[in-house]
Amino acid sequence: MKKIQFLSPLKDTCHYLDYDEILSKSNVDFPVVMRDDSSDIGSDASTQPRKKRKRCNLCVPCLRTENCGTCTHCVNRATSHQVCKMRKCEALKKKKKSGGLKQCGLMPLRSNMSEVIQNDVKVTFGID
DNA sequence: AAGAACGTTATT
DNA sequence: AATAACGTTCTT
Ligand SMILES: [Zn+2]
Ligand SMILES: [Zn+2]
Repeated sequence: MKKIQFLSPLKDTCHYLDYDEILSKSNVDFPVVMRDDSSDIGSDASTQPRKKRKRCNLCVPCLRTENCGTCTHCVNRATSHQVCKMRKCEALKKKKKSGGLKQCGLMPLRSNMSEVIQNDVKVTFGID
């Protein structure tokens, strides 16, 4: 059974998660991979159905479980149609990559999550 | 440019 | 059908 270890930014404790479990909880793959899909068949933006990105489920805001209740999005939920500002996924805050290279891998979402230990080999990924 | 409103897609 | 919330447009 393949496992990976990471430090939760919300708790100071170390968690072991099954590789498949973290994949199922996340909307990204592992490890970080960039590829250019602009020449894939059916990748023409005009004919493609509008794709809605999903939150990553791994960043600090995604890990929160409670609405703050005081931000403008919470207060004006009916008109805002937006998730609580404290719960907004870090990945979705960045504007969607439009064409060319796009990330299809698990990103290190916080500095203390950027070190991943797999098979006793510590791997540190580049970006925060 | 930033925030609000809106239209719409995705989930249950 | 009801709810959640992304992406676009409008407003400031
Ligand atoms: Zn809030
Ligand atoms: Zn996230």
